[in-house]
Amino acid sequence: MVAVDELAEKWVKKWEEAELFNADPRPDKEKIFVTFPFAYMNGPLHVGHAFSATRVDVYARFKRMQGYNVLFPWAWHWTGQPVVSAAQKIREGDERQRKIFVEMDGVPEEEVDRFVDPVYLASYYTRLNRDLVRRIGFSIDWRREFHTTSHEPLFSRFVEWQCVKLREAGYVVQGTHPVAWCPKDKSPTQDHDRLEGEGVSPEQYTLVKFRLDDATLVAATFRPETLPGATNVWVNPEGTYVKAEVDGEDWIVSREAAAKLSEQLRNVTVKRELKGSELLGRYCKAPVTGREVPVLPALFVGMSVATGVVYSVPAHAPYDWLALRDLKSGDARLKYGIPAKTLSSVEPISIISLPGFGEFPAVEAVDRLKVTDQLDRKGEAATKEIYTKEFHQGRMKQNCLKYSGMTVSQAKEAAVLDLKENGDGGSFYDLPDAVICRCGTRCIVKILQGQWFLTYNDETWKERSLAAIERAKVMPAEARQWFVETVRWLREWPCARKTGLGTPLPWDAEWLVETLSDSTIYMAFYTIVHILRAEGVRPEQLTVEVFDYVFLGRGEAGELSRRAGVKEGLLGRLRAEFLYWYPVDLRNSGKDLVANHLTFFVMQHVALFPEEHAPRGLGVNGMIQLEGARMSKSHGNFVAAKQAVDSYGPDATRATLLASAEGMDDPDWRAKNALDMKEKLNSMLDMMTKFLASSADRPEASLDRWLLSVMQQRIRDTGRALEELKTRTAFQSAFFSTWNDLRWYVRRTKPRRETLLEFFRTWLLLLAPFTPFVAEEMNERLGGRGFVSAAPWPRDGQERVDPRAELAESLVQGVVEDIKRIKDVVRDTVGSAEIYVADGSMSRLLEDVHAELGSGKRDGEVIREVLAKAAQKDRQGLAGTVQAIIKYSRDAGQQTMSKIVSNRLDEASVLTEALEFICGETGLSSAVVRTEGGGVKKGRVPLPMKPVIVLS
RNA sequence: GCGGGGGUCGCCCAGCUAGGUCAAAGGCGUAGGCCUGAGGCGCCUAUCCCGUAGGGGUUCGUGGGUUCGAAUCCCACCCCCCGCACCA
Repeated sequence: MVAVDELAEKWVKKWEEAELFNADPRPDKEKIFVTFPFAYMNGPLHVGHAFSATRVDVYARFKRMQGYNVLFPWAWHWTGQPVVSAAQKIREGDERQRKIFVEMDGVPEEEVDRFVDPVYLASYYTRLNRDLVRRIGFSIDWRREFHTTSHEPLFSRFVEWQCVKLREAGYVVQGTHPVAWCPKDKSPTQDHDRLEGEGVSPEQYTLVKFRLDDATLVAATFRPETLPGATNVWVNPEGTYVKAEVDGEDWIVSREAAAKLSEQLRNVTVKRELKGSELLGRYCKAPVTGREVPVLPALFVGMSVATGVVYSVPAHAPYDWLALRDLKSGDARLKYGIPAKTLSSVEPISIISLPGFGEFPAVEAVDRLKVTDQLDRKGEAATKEIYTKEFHQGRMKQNCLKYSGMTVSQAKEAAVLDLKENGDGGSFYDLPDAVICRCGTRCIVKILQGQWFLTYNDETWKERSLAAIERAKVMPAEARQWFVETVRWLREWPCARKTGLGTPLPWDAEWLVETLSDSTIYMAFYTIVHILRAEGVRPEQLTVEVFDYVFLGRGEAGELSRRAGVKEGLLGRLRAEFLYWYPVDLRNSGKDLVANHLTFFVMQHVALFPEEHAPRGLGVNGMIQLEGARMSKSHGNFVAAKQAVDSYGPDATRATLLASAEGMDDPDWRAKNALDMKEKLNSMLDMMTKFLASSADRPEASLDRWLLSVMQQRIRDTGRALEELKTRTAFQSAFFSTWNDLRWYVRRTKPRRETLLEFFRTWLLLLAPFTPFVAEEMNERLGGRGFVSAAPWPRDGQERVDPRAELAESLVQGVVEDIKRIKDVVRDTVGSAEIYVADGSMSRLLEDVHAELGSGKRDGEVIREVLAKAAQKDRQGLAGTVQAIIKYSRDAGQQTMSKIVSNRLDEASVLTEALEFICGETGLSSAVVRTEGGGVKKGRVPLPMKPVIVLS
């Protein structure tokens, strides 16, 4: 007996020998083109990849069985920094990185040694993962496989074309951009490269120049609109400041700030250092108001935050108020030699009116939150509260010069512009929290120059993209709004970087196209890559014009053929192949890619291709959990797809994942579930053999019709769910529900061979998209020819639906349940049952009631109407019965009632045939079915499908 | 803060965009039984509370409302998860 997990190699080989999944254009067949976003090759594919991709494969297999010509290609992503960084770390002897490769990924030591070469690293994982993708049974056309970057020159040419086209369309611009930057590594520090400060990104401050006679104190603020309320400037008396020439002016800022400024496109020459205390008591001139304000000491001023210089607005900034209060009440004034007169002149100036607050919102917030002093952390909360409220609801008072009457947000905007225009301000970026690079260095903000951007913020582009999303099918539907919001929210995207692997920008080769930009329209490349290879097309032949012809139908083939040295017929073939497969019918991935990759995918198609080539289907699923916890390699919580397939086999791996979740819910991979699934699948083949062996050849009975009848419902449910990519619902219907049907069948009757055969033949077809190996094996054992993977999807045969057989089974089930419940309640031992079924008059009554209810009448009316039809002499006592029928009808529901009414069941004979079964199920020793006299006992009336049962 | 998605019977989760057929599917767990040399698998039964007749009571985040009738519709509130970028 072949164990289920040993089937894999057998069938993969057969599929490959038959070239079952190689898809070529077929004019006689409709096509379906499905894709899974290529995975990044710095490690093994994990069960999360397996989940998302299995959904694609299930859909592909389903559609193939439905008769579509299905293309499911595969490729590998090499573009970007991580592979290069990892190789770098191995070169440097980084133990942590080596450990991940050896312990988590199971890479042999001698292979890891070779990982010093990033290309080797990427190809190693490509090899490893290709093997997994084959073994898990994805129905891939491998002729079209490729990887990215300049190490795949054909693909690189394609990306160049893409870039040129985007630039021609005006979607590429060059500009500057602030990033978190490690001064030691001299590179941007991404989230995953950080020891500390995940999610922290540069924030923009406004610089405000307070002029001393010999220099300028440069304060930084988020609230330039509060300048009219500035009363003084704070410095940290213990802090180290510098006097530095910045773009030709003498500035005084913290020592750290001077270093930061030099990375933000400013010319900085430090002249000398000074202590904060040296500045105390001096007066400087505030911009906007021209007011002379003193420099005072404050300990809350952080030297590593912004410029280390803060201007004070005690009326509206809690920390300023706290520092001022501390200074006035403590002995700091004397310590730093601040003249009493200087301090006494500093009082809060109210400049913003805020509903619900008085003159000085900062003071009120401090009092209410009971903030003790400027070093109390509660000051943060007060600041946040006042900042937010004033921003949204505040209005500038009449003492605010030209800003008077503006809302706070208007004033803020105006103030920034004014400061810049007058030379009194500027902008400055800083990180709101500490960011520490993996190398241990504290990061700063650097403004990168010459960065290339894609203008995803372009309004026209956005509108067209929204229209494309509108037209696309999004599964699940809840994800649609997310796409819409993402398009609305997108800004410019830096589409190139200077390190890592990739394709150089065709017009500026020191930049490499980054990963989220070379992954957006490559599905078009799938349509032609195998032909390019087979025909020996050289990269240099793939000019922009050639791609223009193939993908956009531009140019004239004959002329182009001469110029590019590509055969004219070949050009036509490439064009035809592209036109056949495009657009993409389904692209599915985890929800983490909605706000970037998947939306970029849509937008770039919109930008580069005609409308009819925009994606048709977008699938999104949840993020894999492992035993209920988030997957994380660094925490050692990781399951490679290969591990899963090795342990449980491909079918169980697929099935476990599919059964785990759908929609945007997160699937949870649990080893226990996988083991259960493996054993269930194993026993399935045994079960089939066993049942068939014990089956009989006999005429078809009601139960046989029942089994095949409910099977039609399973077929319908599975198909419907798959159309919506509801893979969990579909699998549940195809596997668990069907299994339960079979259980009932074999329990109720000795299986009939013909029925079983038909059932199993259909069942394996239903299972084929989910667990293809078991399905193929079942088919083979049943003597089926060819491949289940290429067999037609079962149609739900209406002629197989037998409502009477279904009603008969629910009658039997109902009677068994009722007897059990009664037995539970009466503690006396009972041994026999009398079952009274409804007579013909009751059916007619039910019919009448059903008709009346169907027309939407109230209970009372129904009773009147039905009674009116009855003969005068029968009306007596009928009201109660009708009422019972009404209640019963309402409980059963319209649909069920229609079925009951239109399929009159001979209940007596159904139950008589089932008596032995009923006794066996309920533990009764005998039972009889009666057609008369049931109404007498306890006022109960036998209703259709609801006989009266008397136990004794 | 902004945006997206959710809160269901021990757990996971279906149903909720077409209100009654919902005490509420399915899987898991738990308990008992069959099978087995013993396991595992498989199979059967039970699993909100109460009930000496198939019934009743109370449930679907919280509080209101609409309706003959609401897990499903409306309003308010509370709580949880995920994104917020230059990176795969």
